[in-house]
Amino acid sequence: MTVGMKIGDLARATHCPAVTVRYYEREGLLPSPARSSGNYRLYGPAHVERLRFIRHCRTLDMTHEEIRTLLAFRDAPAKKCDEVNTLLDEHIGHVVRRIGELRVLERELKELRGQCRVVRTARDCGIMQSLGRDSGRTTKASDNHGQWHRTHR
Amino acid sequence: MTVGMKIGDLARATHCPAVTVRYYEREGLLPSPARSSGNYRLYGPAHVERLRFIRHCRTLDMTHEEIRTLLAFRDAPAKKCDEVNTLLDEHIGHVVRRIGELRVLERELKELRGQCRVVRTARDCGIMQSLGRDSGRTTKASDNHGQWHRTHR
DNA sequence: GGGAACCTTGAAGCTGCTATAGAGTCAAGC
DNA sequence: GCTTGACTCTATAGCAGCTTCAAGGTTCCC
Repeated sequence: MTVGMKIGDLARATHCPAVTVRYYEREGLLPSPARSSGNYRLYGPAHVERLRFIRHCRTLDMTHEEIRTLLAFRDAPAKKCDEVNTLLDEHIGHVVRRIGELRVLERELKELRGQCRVVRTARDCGIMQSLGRDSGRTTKASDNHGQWHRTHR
Repeated sequence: MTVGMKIGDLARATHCPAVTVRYYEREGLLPSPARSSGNYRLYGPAHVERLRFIRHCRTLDMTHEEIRTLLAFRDAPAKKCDEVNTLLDEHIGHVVRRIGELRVLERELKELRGQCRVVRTARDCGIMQSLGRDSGRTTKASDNHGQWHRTHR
């Protein structure tokens, strides 16, 4: 029976780690499923489809908030979809803006890189010297209303 | 005396919020300064320059880890600077790669947007229907070795 | 009945801050 | 000398979207 799907089965079916499935449940993106006698989560095909929807949105880099909005439309299929269109337009706007910022950053970094063409001592390195000067900018590259954020590594 | 600079003075001199200065100290980017009789942090010109260096790196979106590496070179001016050059090249590589990923994302989002040109019900919305289908992709747009990560809003 | 492969919960860690709470310091004005 | 206000201090939690860890319980096969 498909109703007997355990979390690992769901994970395999959706390419979504089981821990992440539990996380989505805590976040309210996925409903709490039935439990087996041994307290295991039991999923059916509806869960698979909903999770696929969520993951598809995530590959498009949507936030949980945006996904929640879209799921609300999925749950109310009779509603007019104009808010869906708007959400997507705004999301595209974010992406386009971020690309522009990163291009500026790329140009600045390449200019900085040009300050040191051969290996010298750190003291004489044009890069180190430039970094020691005030950049003049107040805003950061990542300062786009907290929209994108660099992390680890 | 410049040695009597308090944290607010340093903040104004570097356009870096005082809370962030304390945070950098905890992170080991800035050394712990002397303290006044009332336990206030007291900074000198060396701190101003080091903090400016750090902030310049941050406007270029470097991680604390990368900045730590560069600071080590600042503290050892006789060392060969090739690692500095390498670090910068890799950082530029990250930025270029992220731009490429975001362009792919932009194209996908625009194609998705094209699935619904007029307002309909959520059920008949081409966007909602497409999102319900498996994207086929396993990797996420942001899956570039954990290098960049979207956040809030 | 013993071990492997699975599942459970809860809490902490990642990144680079930002915010909040509750308390102490210090100079100026009355 | 006492209040007011601007500043500072420490400690803790929150942000997004997970991932990882710890310490167990369940199922199934041999």
